Amino acid sequence: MGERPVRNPLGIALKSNRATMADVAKLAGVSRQLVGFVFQGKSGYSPEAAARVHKAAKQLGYRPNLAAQSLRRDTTKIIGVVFDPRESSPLEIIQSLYKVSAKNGYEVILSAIADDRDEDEAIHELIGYRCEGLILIASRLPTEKLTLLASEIPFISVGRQLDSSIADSVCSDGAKGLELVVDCLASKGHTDIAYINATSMLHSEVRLSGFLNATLRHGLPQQVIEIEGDYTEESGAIAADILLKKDLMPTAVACSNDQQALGLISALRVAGISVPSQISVAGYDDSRVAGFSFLSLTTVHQDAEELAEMALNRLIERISDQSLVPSVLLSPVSLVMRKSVVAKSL
Amino acid sequence: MGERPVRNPLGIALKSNRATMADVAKLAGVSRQLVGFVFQGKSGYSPEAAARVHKAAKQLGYRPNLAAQSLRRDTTKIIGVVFDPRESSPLEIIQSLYKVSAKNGYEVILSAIADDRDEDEAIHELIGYRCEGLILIASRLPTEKLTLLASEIPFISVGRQLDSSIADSVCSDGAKGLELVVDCLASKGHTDIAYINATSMLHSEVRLSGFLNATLRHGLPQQVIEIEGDYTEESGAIAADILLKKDLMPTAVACSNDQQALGLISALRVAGISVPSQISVAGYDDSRVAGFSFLSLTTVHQDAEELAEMALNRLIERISDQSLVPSVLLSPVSLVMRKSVVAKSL
DNA sequence: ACAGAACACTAGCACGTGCTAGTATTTTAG
DNA sequence: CTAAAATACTAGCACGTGCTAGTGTTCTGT
Repeated sequence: MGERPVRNPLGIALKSNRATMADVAKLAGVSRQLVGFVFQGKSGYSPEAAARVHKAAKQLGYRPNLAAQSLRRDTTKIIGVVFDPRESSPLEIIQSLYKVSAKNGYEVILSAIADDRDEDEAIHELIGYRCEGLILIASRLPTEKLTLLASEIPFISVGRQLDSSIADSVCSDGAKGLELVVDCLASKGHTDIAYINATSMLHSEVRLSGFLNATLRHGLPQQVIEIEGDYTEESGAIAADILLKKDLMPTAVACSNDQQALGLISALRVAGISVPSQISVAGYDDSRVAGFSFLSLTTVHQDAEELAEMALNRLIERISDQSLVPSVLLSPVSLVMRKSVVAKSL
Repeated sequence: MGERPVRNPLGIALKSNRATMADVAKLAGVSRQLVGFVFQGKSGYSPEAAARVHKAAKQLGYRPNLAAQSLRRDTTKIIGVVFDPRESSPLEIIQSLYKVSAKNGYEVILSAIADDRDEDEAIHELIGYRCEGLILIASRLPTEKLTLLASEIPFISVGRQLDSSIADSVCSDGAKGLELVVDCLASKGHTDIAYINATSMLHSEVRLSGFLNATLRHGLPQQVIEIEGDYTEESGAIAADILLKKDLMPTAVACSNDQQALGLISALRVAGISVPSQISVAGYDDSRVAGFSFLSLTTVHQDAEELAEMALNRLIERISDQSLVPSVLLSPVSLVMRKSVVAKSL
C-alpha cells in the first residue's frame, strides 16, 4: 500500500514511500485536484468529499511536499533568516519571526552561520530555496557586499543599522535607549556616570551618541570607557578591570548591552565591590539574563515581537515594490527598572 | 534579459526572474543537461564547455533551485534539525552539525521551536521538506509520540537519552562526567560535596547516578539538593538560597550544568560567599559561559563536534537500514580544570 | 582500414504540486 | 419551462531539476 513504481535499475526502492496527493485522492475516491483544493482551503467541493479527503490524508500520514509547492507556486512565500547561533540576541527575534510570519502567510527558513560556514554561504542557501526576501540578523557583511546583495534580492538588516543608501534596516532606538538610562541614573542622584563603549560593535556609535546627548543635557561629565572588544560578558569583565584601577570609581555605569553588564557586575563582585549598593549598573536589550534574580538588571527593553513585526512588514512591502527607497526603522524602547540601579548613596 | 513568459492573466510578473539552468545553457550555447552535468561535477563534457557554463552562470547569478533538486532527486539528502533557541546548549551542536553534514554530503534544514510553535509543528515542517532523517535536540516530546514518530521517519535524539525500545539517542556520558567531577573534588580534599539535582530535566537521573556512584566509591556522604526547576541560572540561584539556609554549607558543589553553576555562584557572591575560596563549584557542558574570566568554571567537557558526528553517522546508518535496533550512544567526556575548584581550606 | 571503445554532448520523461480551463450536474431566474 | 448561473468536480500543462537513454564524433588497437 502506498507503493509507487521505482525506476531504479538496481531494483532498490530509494524513494521514500511517503504519500502524495495522488495517493490520498485514490484512497478518497476523488481526483488529485480536489485534494489540492481541500488542502488549499479553496471552495468548489462538497463537505462529504472534503471529509473523505481529510480521512484518507490522515490515514496515509500525508504531508504536502513543500519543495513541490515552492517549485510550482508563482510565489514561494518563504522568508529566509540568517543568524549566528553564537550570539544570544537573535534568538529572541527568531521566536517572534515565526509568529509574525505565520500571521502573514509566510514560511520561515533558518540559515545559521557557523565556524566554517560564513554569511555568504548561509545567504546562498536561502537564495537556493528561492526565498522572496531575507532577514539578516546582526549581519557582519561589509557594506559593498550588502549593496550587491540588495540588487539581487530584497532584504532587511535587523539589529545593524545600515546607511539608507544601501538597504532597509531595523533596530531598536539605541540613542533614545541610552538617554532613558542616563535620565534614570541622573534622577537617582548620580552625577558620575560612565558608559562602556565597545568600539568594535556596529551600533556602538548610535548608543554612544545617546549617552553623550543625555549627559550634555544634564550638564554631567562625559566619562566613556573605550573597550576594543564586542558585546560579550568578557568585555564587561575587561571594563570592570579598568574601573577598578581608577582612583575614583563612578557611582553608576551604563553598559552597551546586558551580557556586558553581566560580565561587569560579576567581575566587580569578585573584586569585592557590591552592586548596586556601591555602584549602580544598567544594561541594554532586556534579554533573558536581565531578569535573573542575582542580577535584576535595570535595562532598556526592546520588544522583540515589535522589532520582528516591523522588519517583516517592511520586507513584505519591499518584496511587492522593489523600487522603495531604503529607510532606517527604529523600534521604540522603554526602560525596565529593576534592582541594579539605586539612588546614589551620600 | 532573463525574462520568461508569464502565464498570469493579470499580466503581473509574479515569478522572480532568477536564472535557471535553461538560461545558463542558452547563454553558454550548450544544452541544459550539460549545465546539469557541470554543476553535479559529473564527467562527460569538455573543459571549454565547462568554462563557458561557469562564466554564464556567474554572469546570470545562477543558483540551483534546491526545491527542484529535492523534488527530483531519488534522495533529498536533507537532514532536519529541531531545536529550541531558548536553550543555549543546542547552539554549539548546530555549529558542528553543519560541518559534519557537509562532510557527508547532506544539507541541513533548521526548524526552531517557539512560543506558539511546538515540537510537532517543527517536525512536520521538516517532514514537509522530505528530510531523510531528523535530529531532535533536547526533545521534550512524550515517549508515545516519539515511538509513533520512529515508525514514520528515522530520527535520533540528541541530549536526551531514550529507552532503546523507542529510538536512537546520543548524549554525553553524564554518569561518567559526574564521577570525574566528584573524583576531582575528592582529590582536592573535599568530603562534604553537594549535588544540585534539577528533577524536571530529562537526563537528571543519569547524572545523579554518577554522583551517587562516585561518592559511594569514595565513602563520602551523599548530599543531594533537589530543585524542581530546570537547568537554568535561576535554578542555580534557588539552590544557592537553599545552601545559604543550611547551618553548615558544603565545601564543594557539583551542578547539573554550567548555567546552573553561573546562577549558583552569582547568588552566593551576592550573599557575600566567595567562590572558590569559601566554596568550590563545578559545572557541566563546558559551554561558552564556563570560560568567562569571572567564572573560570571547572566543568565537564563534551565535544560538540564529536557528539554531532556520532549522531549524524548513526542517523545515516539508520536511513540506509531502518531495521537497525535502536541504541544509546554515549559520547566521551573529560574534565576541564579551571579556577572555580580549589583545594579544601583547612 | 575497420571495429570497438571512449568522449562530448542532447532528448525526453519524471518528481509532486498549483493553476487555468474545462465538463457535467444541480440550482436559480424570468 | 427554458436559459443562465452556480456547484462540484476533473484534465492537463507547468515549475526547475536529475536521471536514463540515446546520438554523433573522435580516439584506440590490430
